[in-house]
Amino acid sequence: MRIGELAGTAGVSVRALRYYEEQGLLTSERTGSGQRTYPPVAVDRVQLIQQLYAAGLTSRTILELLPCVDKGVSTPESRARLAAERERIDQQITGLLATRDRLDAVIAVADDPTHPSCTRI
Amino acid sequence: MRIGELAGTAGVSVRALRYYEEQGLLTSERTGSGQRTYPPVAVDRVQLIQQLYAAGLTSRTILELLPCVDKGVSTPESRARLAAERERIDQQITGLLATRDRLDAVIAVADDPTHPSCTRI
DNA sequence: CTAAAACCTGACGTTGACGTCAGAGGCAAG
DNA sequence: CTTGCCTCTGACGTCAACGTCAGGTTTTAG
Repeated sequence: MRIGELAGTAGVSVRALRYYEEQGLLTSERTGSGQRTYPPVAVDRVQLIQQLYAAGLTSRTILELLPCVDKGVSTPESRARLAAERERIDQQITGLLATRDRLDAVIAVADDPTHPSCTRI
Repeated sequence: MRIGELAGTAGVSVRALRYYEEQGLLTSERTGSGQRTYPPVAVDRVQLIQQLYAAGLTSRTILELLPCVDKGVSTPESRARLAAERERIDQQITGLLATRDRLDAVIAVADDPTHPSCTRI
């Protein structure tokens, strides 16, 4: 498949795909005229990249960890990095749970004008 | 307290505090010479702001929602915004849980050389 | 064959939450 | 008094993940 189809299927922009390649996260074959060609499995790869971005990892970190994900290849450094990122995500989840609870409390008050805590201050 | 002490106590930079004030998220009294002064409760306010930033809210959104948190004041718009942000955070948590599980699987392979899917060097 | 649509490289623009620097004034200690 | 840290305003710098535009080539539909 070509870049436009991959972009549409994976739900990202064409620009993003070229950026991923520039960062070394995604590879492509080229046709004789220079156009990029991808195998169907590239869709999964792109979605993995998106998932890692969404978790707050940077391009460089993803680049470091992709060999582990791809082939189970690991060095002491990459294992440490994996553990560190896992820990970071865990703390992020914990923080978000707390924030969600806090928002829930605010919503409860906002939706119920008769709520007792409306008389604070 | 002055800005340096607040920054130290709340764990943020002096620059950040001035930025929060610039965005309307934080208020301060001024001494005759123009220096900012904060009440002790400002520490909590700053930490709340940090928590909302960490949850991915923008300054503008936080500005919109602070009246709800502060005084339970709410409009139909702010209630919708609260619900939308809560939903966004919820989806973010869901995504992070999936990512964490995925990382855990990768870590399990990386940490166990005898794992079948592991063909390391 | 031709025109639209998709693709290419290269390069500058965007956004948000600050960092950092410059230049000037304020404040407690010795 | 003056030394040294804190604070002020204003303004430019940063960084990451793209967006967007220019100018040109390639592929596809009719």
